[in-house]
Amino acid sequence: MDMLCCDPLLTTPLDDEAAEVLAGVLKALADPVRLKLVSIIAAQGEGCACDFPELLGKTQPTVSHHLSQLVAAGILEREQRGKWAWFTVSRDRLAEICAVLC
Amino acid sequence: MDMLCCDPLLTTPLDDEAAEVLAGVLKALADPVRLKLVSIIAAQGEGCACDFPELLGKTQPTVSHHLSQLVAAGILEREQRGKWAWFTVSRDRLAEICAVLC
DNA sequence: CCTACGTATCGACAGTTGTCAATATGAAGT
DNA sequence: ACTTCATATTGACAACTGTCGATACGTAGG
Repeated sequence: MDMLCCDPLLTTPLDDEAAEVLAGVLKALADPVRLKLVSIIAAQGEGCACDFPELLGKTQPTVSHHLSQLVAAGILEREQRGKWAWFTVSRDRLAEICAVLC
Repeated sequence: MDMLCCDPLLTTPLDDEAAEVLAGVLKALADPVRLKLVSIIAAQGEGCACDFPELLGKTQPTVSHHLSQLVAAGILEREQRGKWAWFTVSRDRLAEICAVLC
């Protein structure tokens, strides 16, 4: 996933491309199920995909879809361990987002 | 607009309601046109609705709709001056968002 | 190999969203 | 009051999104 633009949002008008990229990353976060995923994984340090359907009350395909979006946005990182997929939160990515917003 | 939850996203799993509220605010930001609005208004300190259709290449109703969403999310503040509507960015609101994300 | 099981992909569907043209509302000035 | 002009609302439509059931893929262990 691309780095976000480094000029804070508040000092310079965004050009079209930067606006699209930033909107894409924010869209990945802007869903209650995905926010819960991020907060659960962050609180535990890491999390296994196998646990999320029960924790969230969503089906396995739905959870898989949300996890993919978060990984694509660079917010989660995925690691395969045997049959299981484990995820961690990219604090760097979140810090990047904050840096742009403030 | 409600205050955002104060526990950082990364330390405690969000409950359903907090996830909905935070997702709502992020959704308001997660659009390229709205991000450009915020960045333009912030860069100038304030901005008149009358200038945005031309700056953004969108129709007046579309711009009005986006402005409403940003105001509803607490990201912009609106002030009527005669016939014109002027907007400023709520830095407090953005700081709140950052505080939750990091 | 074959099976078992965790995860990803596909197809479908309802609900939401961004957009515009048309119209309504509201505030100043004449 | 009437007109003008900035803004908001309405109605409509295409595009996107979240969700699920069904199915495919992949990785161990027999």
